[in-house]
Amino acid sequence: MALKVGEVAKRGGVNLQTVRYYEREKLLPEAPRLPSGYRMFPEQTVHRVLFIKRAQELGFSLAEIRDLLSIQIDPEKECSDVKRLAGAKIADINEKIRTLQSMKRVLSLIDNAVSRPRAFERVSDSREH
Amino acid sequence: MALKVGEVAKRGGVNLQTVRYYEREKLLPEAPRLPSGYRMFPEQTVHRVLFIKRAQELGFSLAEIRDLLSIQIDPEKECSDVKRLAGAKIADINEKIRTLQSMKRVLSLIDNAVSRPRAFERVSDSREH
DNA sequence: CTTGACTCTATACCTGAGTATATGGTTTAG
DNA sequence: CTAAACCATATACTCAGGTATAGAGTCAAG
Repeated sequence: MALKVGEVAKRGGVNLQTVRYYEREKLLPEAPRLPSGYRMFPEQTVHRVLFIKRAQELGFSLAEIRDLLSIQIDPEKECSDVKRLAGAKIADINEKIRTLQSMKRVLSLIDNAVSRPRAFERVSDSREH
Repeated sequence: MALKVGEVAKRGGVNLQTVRYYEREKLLPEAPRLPSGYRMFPEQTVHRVLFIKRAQELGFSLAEIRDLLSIQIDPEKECSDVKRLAGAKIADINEKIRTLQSMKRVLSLIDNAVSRPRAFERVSDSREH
């Protein structure tokens, strides 16, 4: 059950051009073509697009997302590479989670006790040496 | 102990132009000036800059960051507004944390058990309806 | 009292991540 | 068989978020 580009775009909630752009940028594997030249995407491409969009909302650049995806995709990659990459990304993610949690703590304070001065400074400070 | 723009930039780890840009974009309060026209920033501006940078890494746009900061800053704002805004941002943040946690679960699986197919699709799916 | 390191504004430029448009071929429902 | 709805490429444009540069003024150490 392969999908044409428009269907992928619709289900992925992105522009048609964006799907082609992602393919060009190697975020999606090159789709096989019909004799006419039409791309026929495997259905899981939709999930891939959704994944890209979520990762972007979390502040990953397309280059970083390509990395994340390569952990899954690349059959050439040595296991040790995969482990290293996965480990690095897990560390990134933990860092992001930690920062989000401290932002949340600050916002909750504000939410409960409007308005504690200088609270934000503590968030930005939390990792300084 | 006020700081000149270059010092803020250095301590905040950003370009000099960026500090001025943030001021123009209302992410930093307008700095008072010396008679010469030199900006003199209060020291906490550095923390503000660090906060902006961290929030960006978490996928907040400058416009969203302005919102986050306004929770702290704006003395005109009604308490109920503050609560609403803080509540909304907490919800955003929870969502981001949830997504990061599911990405992390997937990466940990890979890290321990290289390489489970279709894992990423589950991440992108996790919030669909 | 000068010189090197700073600051100012204005303007132009850059990169990442798309979006839009023009021109033309393909598919499909009636 | 034909018109509407797709798809293809190529090229140009947009917008956010900076960066760089030019031309001129200021400050501070020797």
